[in-house]
Amino acid sequence: MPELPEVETTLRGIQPKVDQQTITAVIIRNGSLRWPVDKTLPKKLAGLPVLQVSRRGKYLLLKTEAGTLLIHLGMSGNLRVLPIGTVVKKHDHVDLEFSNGYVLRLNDPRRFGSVLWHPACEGSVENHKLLSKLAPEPLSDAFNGGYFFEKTRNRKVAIKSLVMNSAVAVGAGNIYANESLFMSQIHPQTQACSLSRKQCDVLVANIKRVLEAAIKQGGTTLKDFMSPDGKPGYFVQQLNVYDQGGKPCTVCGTPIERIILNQRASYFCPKCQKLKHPPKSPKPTKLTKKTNA
DNA sequence: TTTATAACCTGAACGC
DNA sequence: TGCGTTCAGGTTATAA
Repeated sequence: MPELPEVETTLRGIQPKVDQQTITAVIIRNGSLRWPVDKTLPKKLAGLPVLQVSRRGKYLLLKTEAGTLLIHLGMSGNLRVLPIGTVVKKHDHVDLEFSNGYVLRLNDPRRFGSVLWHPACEGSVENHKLLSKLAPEPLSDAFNGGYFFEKTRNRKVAIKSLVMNSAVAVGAGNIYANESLFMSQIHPQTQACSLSRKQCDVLVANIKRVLEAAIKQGGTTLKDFMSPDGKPGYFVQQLNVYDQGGKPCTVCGTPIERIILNQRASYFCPKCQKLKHPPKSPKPTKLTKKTNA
């Protein structure tokens, strides 16, 4: 579920209720997330005010004087701000209660999300091993065509894999990688190193454009994404190729094709996104199922 | 160093 | 209706 626009939507939703508020309690109902949740968190966090709520890539960061809490929503995670005492539902794994009477509640059915602690004594949270190798923020000036062109040199992997590689570009998951490649008229299987500087400029501009548009719409709700106030995202109404297999291309009318690339569903228009430089391996799996035709 | 793959886990959708 | 199978929006560790 949550790609960068969904995480940004979550950040904007929780910020007014959480920023500068004092944590009164931490409740861990099920600490078996992607990595075990630190059982001493309740002791570490109780009584501390949240100094800053921010985002780095798809990680939400809650800074306190003792350290920073890193929250990742994984594939099915959801953060809600609710009045303390709200009935607990299935898959509500972690609560942070605040002095203003609200609770920040993590619900994550698949438990691919994570809640991690970075103590202040270990320096800036940017040094955390999960953040230190992340690419520049996609909406910052540092993420530009020149940067991306350099990153694609000598890389024979399919460009879609690189767009989704957090060391090269952060924020674009499967949905937005498919959409930005369609907008750039680049086949997802194109060898990264075959891209020209101009194509890199166009692709980077489209990654930014698609992420900004999705943020404006409150993210994309395919199955279960909800912002902290319980509203769905509306970007799904603007998807050109993702999950549109078999439907006509919005530009030329050619049926959208679906292949499996690096274990992920990839959608493209075979006419608008012609494959000029295919990688030598592996061959993608072309599926006839899930074509929506 | 780069790339591919398995793994983590649950629930919805689908086929029989 | 019920059961079994497949697939899903992310990311890391490991192997080749």
